[in-house]
Amino acid sequence: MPTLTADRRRDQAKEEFDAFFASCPSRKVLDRLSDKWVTLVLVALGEHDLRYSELARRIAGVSPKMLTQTLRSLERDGLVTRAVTPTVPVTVDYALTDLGRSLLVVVGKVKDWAEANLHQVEAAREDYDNRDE
Amino acid sequence: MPTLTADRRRDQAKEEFDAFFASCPSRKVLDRLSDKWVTLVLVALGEHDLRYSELARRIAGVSPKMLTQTLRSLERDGLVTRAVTPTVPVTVDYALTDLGRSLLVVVGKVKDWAEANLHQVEAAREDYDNRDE
DNA sequence: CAGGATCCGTTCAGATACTG
DNA sequence: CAGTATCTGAACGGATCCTG
Repeated sequence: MPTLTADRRRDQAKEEFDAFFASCPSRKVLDRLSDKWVTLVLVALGEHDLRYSELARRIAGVSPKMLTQTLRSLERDGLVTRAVTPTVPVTVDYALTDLGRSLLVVVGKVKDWAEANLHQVEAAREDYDNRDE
Repeated sequence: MPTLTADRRRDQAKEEFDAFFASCPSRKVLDRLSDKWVTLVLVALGEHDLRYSELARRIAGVSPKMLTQTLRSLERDGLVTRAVTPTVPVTVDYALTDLGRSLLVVVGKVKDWAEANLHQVEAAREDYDNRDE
């Protein structure tokens, strides 16, 4: 085969990989959870339902933009519900769905691992950092 | 209290929050896992130990830079080991530590959830997208 | 109260080229 | 073989201002 296939083959491999990667289910979940605010919202709503402004206060530091964006994507994925009550002014309540609660369990697993192994990781880091220098 | 405290209070709250957030154990783990290549390396090494170039081939699409960066941070955290054999040319073997293997179990939990609930999430998305428009 | 719109700085991944 | 060094563009988060 001529040389032109070398680069082409690599490109093709990468495209296939990207496609696989994008469609990978666990990848999607990981990407969701990795979002800075998602888990915080999940945990906050796990305790009890909250209104928009209550969430904003509870998660101190989140901008309206990010909070809305996060809530919208969670709602879209069927993880939280959004209930508008047409009072004056309007009130909007957010709550976890069953699906959202089940995801919260997974987050709990991660948290358990983190708490159980954090000191090991930090010890490893110190070792590593003191190795040379 | 005078008005200047309003903004100050918010800033302070945010700083405290950021500090809390940065020191949150599960946050650190989530951030690690969210890294695009970390889980892929973990899974690849979970099957069997591999050399640098083998990893690069197995994870098609990763640049040398990213692969090295990922491996270094994993090594630093005590999740993988790096063994240099001074042959000519040198060979470098990477392997999971026990800690790395235990983290792989957590990733497995996420994967399980993803596979079990992916269709629900996608159904929710279709619902949401068809709601208006 | 609950957001939408916009701008802007920083971060970060990837491509490329080079080295022991 | 196993990286390192540098550059650049695209994405993203945050701040700010505005609305029903």
